[in-house]
Amino acid sequence: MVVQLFAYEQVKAFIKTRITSGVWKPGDAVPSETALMAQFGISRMTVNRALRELVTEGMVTRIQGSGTRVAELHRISSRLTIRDIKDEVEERGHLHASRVLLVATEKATLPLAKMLGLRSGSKVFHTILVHLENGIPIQHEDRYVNPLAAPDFLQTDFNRSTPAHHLLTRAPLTDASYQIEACLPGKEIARQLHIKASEACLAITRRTVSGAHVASLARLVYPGTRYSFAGQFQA
Amino acid sequence: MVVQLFAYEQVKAFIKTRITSGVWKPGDAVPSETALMAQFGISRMTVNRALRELVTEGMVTRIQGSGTRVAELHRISSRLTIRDIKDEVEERGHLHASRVLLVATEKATLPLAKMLGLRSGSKVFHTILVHLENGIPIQHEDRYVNPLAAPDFLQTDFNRSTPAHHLLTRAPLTDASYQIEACLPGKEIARQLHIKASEACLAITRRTVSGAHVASLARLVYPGTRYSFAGQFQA
DNA sequence: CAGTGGTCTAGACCACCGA
DNA sequence: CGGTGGTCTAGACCACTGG
Repeated sequence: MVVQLFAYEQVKAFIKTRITSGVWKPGDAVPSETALMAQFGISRMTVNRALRELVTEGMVTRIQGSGTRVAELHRISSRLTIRDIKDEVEERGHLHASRVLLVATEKATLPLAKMLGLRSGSKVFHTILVHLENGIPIQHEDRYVNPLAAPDFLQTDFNRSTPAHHLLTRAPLTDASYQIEACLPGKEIARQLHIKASEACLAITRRTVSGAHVASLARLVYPGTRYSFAGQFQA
Repeated sequence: MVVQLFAYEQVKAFIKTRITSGVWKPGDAVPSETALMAQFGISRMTVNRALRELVTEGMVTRIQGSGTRVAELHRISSRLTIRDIKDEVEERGHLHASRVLLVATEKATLPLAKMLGLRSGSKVFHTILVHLENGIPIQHEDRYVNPLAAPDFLQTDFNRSTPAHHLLTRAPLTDASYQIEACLPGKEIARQLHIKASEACLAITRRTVSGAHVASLARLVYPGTRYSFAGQFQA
């Protein structure tokens, strides 16, 4: 039960209902700040805040000197967050555990070195683990880490903490890019995840940057039957 | 080349660099609005705007009466946008075409009726098409539409416009939820997409609401080798 | 209680757009 | 040129937190 709407929220609600109900169509002009000031009897700063927030929500577009218009198509978009798998599992009230398959220092092949911003043959850390939710495998994690970004990475006890957690706390994140795709797991990963090699999987490939260094390159594979992303959009 | 940063941008930059460089760690206190006012010699409203924007970007958390702190983990998150496939293809400078496989009016089965908020046996529109990018199949779209939300849906020429476009222009979007998963296509869809039945696919199941009505229920299947989502995150 | 953030005002100056 | 949005100020009142 909403008891009290702030002035800027009232302005937002006023405009939103006119857009979502179809009264104002994409491309139509939205009243100017001056007009809304008068209509609501509030100051311009307050109107301005309402409109700025509508811009970041993708409902309207503004051009200085020209005016405010209803955005062309309401984007179906939402914040997609990629989080530490351990947090995610525990937030569901379930038990998280890992099976550590590899902890090693290797020499980077040329393509890998390029992706990490290193010279071919440089030392890189390599870990492979399987994450379990209540004992059931849900993620296969294959990760390379740049020693310059996280020198003590291999000292972590990966049965207690995750690679992602170590990196997030030691090497503050400045950039990341990811790709989500569907794939088949391959024999080895299928075996570790206890699925058939013919079962479709979701794969996320992620590259993170911390300051001057590329910190990490990871490929996370999820069984298609046990994992999916869900999102919500609200006007 | 940035010549001039606004005051609120300077405050944001000041705080961001301290977070991304690791000087301020997650959980640490950020200076109060009063302190930043004094430090930068600007008004509180300006400081407030900077901090509010950092909240929406997920860099800090604020609690009224308590203070501002560095957010626990920088969420690797980004705006994931699901758009009309035709726009997406044409934005890449490619040619979009559709193959229409079904345009029909059917009686809703009980589970379908429930999802659309209708009575079992009610009339629903049903379309199936395949979207092509430069002649190559990239999406299989199987869609049910609520006649109450878009009465003239079937009048559309789906060779020229897409179902999504018709709906977005006629039935303004108010809510949507979606799920992204990996799956195998099944025989019929595999045949239509010109892929093997054993090839992994990305599937999006989407439910859109327009005002009082559930507007549409769609399942979009993409060949895993020809489609992926990519995202970027920047501190 | 003092300190914090949340909101709001009534002005102001400027950059930009379109006629 | 007038109207628009983009930014900023120096106050104000309030609600909430914590000791």
